[in-house]
Amino acid sequence: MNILTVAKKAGVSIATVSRTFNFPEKVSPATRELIQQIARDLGYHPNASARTLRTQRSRVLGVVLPTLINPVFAECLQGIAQAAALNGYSIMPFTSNYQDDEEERIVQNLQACGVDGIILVVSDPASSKALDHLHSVQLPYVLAYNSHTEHPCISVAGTQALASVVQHLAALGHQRIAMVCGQRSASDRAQQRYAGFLNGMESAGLQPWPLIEVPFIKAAVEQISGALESDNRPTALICSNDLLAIRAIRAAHLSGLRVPEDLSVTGFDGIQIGEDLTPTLSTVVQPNQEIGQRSVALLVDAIAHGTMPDASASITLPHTFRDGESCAHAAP
Amino acid sequence: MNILTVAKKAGVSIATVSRTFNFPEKVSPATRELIQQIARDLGYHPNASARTLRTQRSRVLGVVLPTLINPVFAECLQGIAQAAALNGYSIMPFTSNYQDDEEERIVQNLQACGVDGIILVVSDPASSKALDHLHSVQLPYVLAYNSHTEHPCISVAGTQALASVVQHLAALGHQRIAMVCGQRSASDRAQQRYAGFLNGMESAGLQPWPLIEVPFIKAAVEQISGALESDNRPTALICSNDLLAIRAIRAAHLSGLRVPEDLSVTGFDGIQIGEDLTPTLSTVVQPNQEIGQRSVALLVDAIAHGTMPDASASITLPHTFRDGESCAHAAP
DNA sequence: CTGTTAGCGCCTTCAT
DNA sequence: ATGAAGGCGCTAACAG
Repeated sequence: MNILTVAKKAGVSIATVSRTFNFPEKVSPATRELIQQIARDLGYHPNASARTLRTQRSRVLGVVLPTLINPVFAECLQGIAQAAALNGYSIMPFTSNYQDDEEERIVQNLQACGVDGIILVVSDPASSKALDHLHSVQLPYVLAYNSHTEHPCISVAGTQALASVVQHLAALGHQRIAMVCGQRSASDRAQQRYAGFLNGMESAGLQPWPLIEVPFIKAAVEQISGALESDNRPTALICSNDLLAIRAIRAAHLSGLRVPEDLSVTGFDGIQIGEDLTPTLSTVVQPNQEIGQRSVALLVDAIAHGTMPDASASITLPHTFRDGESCAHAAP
Repeated sequence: MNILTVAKKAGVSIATVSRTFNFPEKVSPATRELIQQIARDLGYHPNASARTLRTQRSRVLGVVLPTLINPVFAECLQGIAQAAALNGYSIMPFTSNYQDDEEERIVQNLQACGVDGIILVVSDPASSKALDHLHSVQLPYVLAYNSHTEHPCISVAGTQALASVVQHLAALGHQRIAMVCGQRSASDRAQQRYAGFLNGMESAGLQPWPLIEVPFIKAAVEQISGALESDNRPTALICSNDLLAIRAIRAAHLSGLRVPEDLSVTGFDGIQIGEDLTPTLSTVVQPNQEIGQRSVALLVDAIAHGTMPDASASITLPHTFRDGESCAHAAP
């Protein structure tokens, strides 16, 4: 089932068939409709590979995410998928499991697949080999969630967001506030949020608690419990993401503390499920689907112009603080 | 950067370069290594579209899932992605938002993209236009989560699983047990699970409560609360999926009931986050990533043989019941 | 408005 | 073990 079959059946040349699919207005209405009818009858669709080979454009976007197990990225991918479809693009997603050598491997693979551009979340833009590679081959890309002055990024202001969380907790009377994060050193997001924590604590005139770092997510509950069992424990835990916040709530429970009566907990990401938990999660809400959609928009626009998206086109989307049941006034 | 450039630089014909990539053993070790070295230096990779055009095989698998917001499908996609990569395939995922006309549209689009096969989750295999289309064009496919005797499926025994949940609750002394589900009529999974509920109740000699059907997920909490506020309320709620169970727990909370002391709640799916909630979710655990992996395996195998996966190759994977904190003995 | 034609980059049979 | 050549299906000049 190819263009020639359709052309013969319609008694026209293959060029005319091609035109009806690519520039319908350049074909007389009569023949156009005839060809469309025949194509429909035969179930003909232009062959994507042949098109790509000829035009050098695949209309496919590569996507590199750390994982799909964390709903924040699944939600983002949903946004990417929708926006891509709306723009006539398909997507090819891969997960890097937060490993930068995987990020690079996937990017190379994606390039070999002939994608027109890539949307990625990297561990750290400043040291990413994947981004170096993209530059060296001049393949358009947009970073999601990361933020870096030299790269086009769609993100939220993590530092400010976290400072405002500290302020919120301080206003509730909390003084002993600790931050919980994954591998801070491995992620620019965690770094920025931690900086915001320090800023916020300083502004509030509070002494920052030692950072509770949880390198292995499996042991998160245990480690957080440990930190809660000292006699002079924090009264509030600011977690660098929602998944950690959920585990912090569990850790509190296992340590015999009630949330929020004995301990306030906040997250970061705004995953949808957080609204349905008991207690509902207090968290910094990022527009996850929109981050995906905007990334697509920026990338598609650049591709249409035959250029690389520029760092100056980066967008910082607004975040909000969702004031859930997991935080409350400090006990007197 | 094409095969000719490499061939010239190596002083061989393009055929030899092609062979080194496709049948390395058919090239003398010396020239093979020379060519590989040159290819590496030049950053050459065979052009995927040209390959596809020539061989008529894209090494891409289409994926159709209802949504990525429900972690059960995100986890499955993660499994699909891994297994596909391991087999040298890429994937192209789309979401149908549980709408069967979308399922069909996506499948047609996927076919036009030239995918070698499709993994899909449909609302109801018995009435799916998408499956009809796949048959009519003889495009290999595997159903995930669905189960139907005439289609190749990777799933778990939902009916049995649910019957055993009833048995478990009955053994805990529950007598007033109700089931909560989404749009039962729209999904074969919900139908099967409901059948299991009825079977289980009958075996236990209990009167099944009227089904609590929640057509719009947004209103789930409200509707479930309503069902809990009658004076002769159920003491246990069996939810047809984990997301509903989470909302049921919230509904209980809002109705002033404690889980599990006043109300037991169970889910279905085994999403990973359920283990970290407080209370931990009692649920039927499906091997979500494995469902994805097995789907890929079955599909890739059929593609390799140039055939359609056969319905007789369907696999029913084992499920387990995770006995979490959300259910307990019935109050005396 | 329509037709003819030259590749896009690669794989693969057939020779050598 | 290697080379020559045809063609996969399509788009985009160019010509009419």
